[in-house]
Amino acid sequence: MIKDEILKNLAEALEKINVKDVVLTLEKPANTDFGDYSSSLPLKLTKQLKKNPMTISEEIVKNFPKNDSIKKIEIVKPGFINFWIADVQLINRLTEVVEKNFIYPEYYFGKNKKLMIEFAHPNTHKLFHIGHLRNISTGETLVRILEAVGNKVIRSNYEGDVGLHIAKCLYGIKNSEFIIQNSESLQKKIEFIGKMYSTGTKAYEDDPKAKEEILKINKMIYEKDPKIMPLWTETRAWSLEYFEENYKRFYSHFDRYYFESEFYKRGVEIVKQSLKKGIFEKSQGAIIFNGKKYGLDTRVFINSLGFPTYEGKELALAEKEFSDFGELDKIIHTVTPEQTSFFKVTFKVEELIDEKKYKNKQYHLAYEWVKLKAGKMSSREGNVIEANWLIDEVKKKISEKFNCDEETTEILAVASVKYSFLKNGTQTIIHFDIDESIAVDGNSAPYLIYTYVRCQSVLNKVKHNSQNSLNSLNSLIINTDESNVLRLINQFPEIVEQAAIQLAPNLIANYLYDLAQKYNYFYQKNKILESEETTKQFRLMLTQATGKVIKEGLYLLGIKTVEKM
RNA sequence: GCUUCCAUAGCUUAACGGAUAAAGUACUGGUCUUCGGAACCAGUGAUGGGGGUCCGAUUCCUCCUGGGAGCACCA
Repeated sequence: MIKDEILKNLAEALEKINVKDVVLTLEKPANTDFGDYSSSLPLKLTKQLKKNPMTISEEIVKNFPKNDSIKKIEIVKPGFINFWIADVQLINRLTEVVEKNFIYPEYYFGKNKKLMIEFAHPNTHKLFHIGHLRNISTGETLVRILEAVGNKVIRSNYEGDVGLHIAKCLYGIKNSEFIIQNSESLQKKIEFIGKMYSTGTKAYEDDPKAKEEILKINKMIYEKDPKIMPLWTETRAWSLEYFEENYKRFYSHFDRYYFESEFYKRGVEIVKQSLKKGIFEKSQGAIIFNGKKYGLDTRVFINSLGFPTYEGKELALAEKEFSDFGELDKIIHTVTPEQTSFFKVTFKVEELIDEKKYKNKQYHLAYEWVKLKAGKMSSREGNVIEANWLIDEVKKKISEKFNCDEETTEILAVASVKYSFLKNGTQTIIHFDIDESIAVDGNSAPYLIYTYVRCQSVLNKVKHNSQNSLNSLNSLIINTDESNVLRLINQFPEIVEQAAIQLAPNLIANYLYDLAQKYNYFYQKNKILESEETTKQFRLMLTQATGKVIKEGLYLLGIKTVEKM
């Protein structure tokens, strides 16, 4: 890459003026007036060299090796050195984008080039809400981005299928007069268990007898009591089928599902073994990890009834995850931030159990909540927004405003919702408002897809028989509008690399929006088809490349494009 | 009480310690003999407060104010 070339040349120049042991940096200026790349190195060297930064800049530039890839080097104000890439280089890159598949820089977490991303994790017997949708959108795009930079990525999903919430739901069903027929639609069944969860929860809070009964059911589920198993199995299956429909609707899938119910026994075993090693201690009938000496919270791993808590089960999960797919560089857990304490503690415990196996291999990606502007989303208060409901609302909005077929509307609706989550940083709390939050214009997926469709439309108007020779392009004079698009296209692989390093899909989203904006501006001001032959060929290439980058970028975000809308 | 995250335009959000803090939306005004107007252009408008480090701070440190989350038997 040209960036690496410049860095290498910079190092050579520094060597010539006898500067050693500096960290080379190259920035990408936000303002295009400052070139394609920029270095603030002279400013950083003032102390060390005891010279003023402008002098240092001049010395560096004087000793900078000749390089055909660079058009211009400029020294600015306090001590910046700005570099402009040669047009020939940019056009070569453009040709590559048009003719070849995308190639990205490689980025790994370790020698195995293999990692697992754990995401989605809904709980059975509960709704799949917009928080899950943000989670799945985030997880899916991270999988695709990390694959793009060269990793083998395993998609896993840890689903909660035991616990008090399920006991509440089953209690509700057992005490309900209404019995749902197996022939009913899945939708009806999901609504039914939703309602039953609600009544179970109320009973748990209001009626001490009910509470006792629910706790009993909870125990029965853990112990796989045959008296509760048929009901548990059946309702669990409904949930899982419903989740599967959701995954499909949002273009996601998993290599491996893990269920909380699998890790009950092994969790207890691991904790008991580790207790002997002195990792845990007994306290008030429970087995706990005393985090104080590590500056961490104290958390319970096995409760006083002898059941493993979520923490206890996590140890068994980790053991399984790290053994199912050979050696992994990293497991990324896509989970909300209130679990931070939980993960800090379980990661520490795992490290104490087997340092070689677990140390530095676990990462908690704390993606934030989707909060309702009107208040907090809580299933107890019944103001949970179901993911499917939201998509359907956006579909309505789109079909009211525009005229397109069902399939296109579906794709645009899913795209709008996913994009509206992904354009924000993962650590930003999204304040959600049904009317305002899902944009279908402005910085939105439909805007990007519209730009893509527009590109295709232009391209369809010409016959792609002859790729005009590149030689004629060498004499081309590139105007500012074209140049803005061209430079952005050139940056795409680096953006993807950064998104991978920072686990930040929003970098790609914002880049695509920038590209689409620049292209649309160019499009507005410049004729493509009715221009002189060489210019026309060049502009067609820009159009083709823009379309291709948008489509690829959206793919990396887990968003589909359409050809017509 | 302790820990931790956050605070940017009316609202929702961007910005690797860098140059004039960037968008969307809303509002005001404009572009059209459309290569797809779901477009384009212009204007109004912001770093919560006090210290500090640095050539340079929205970014790092510290204090204050105001929010969110977590801190033993839920998941």
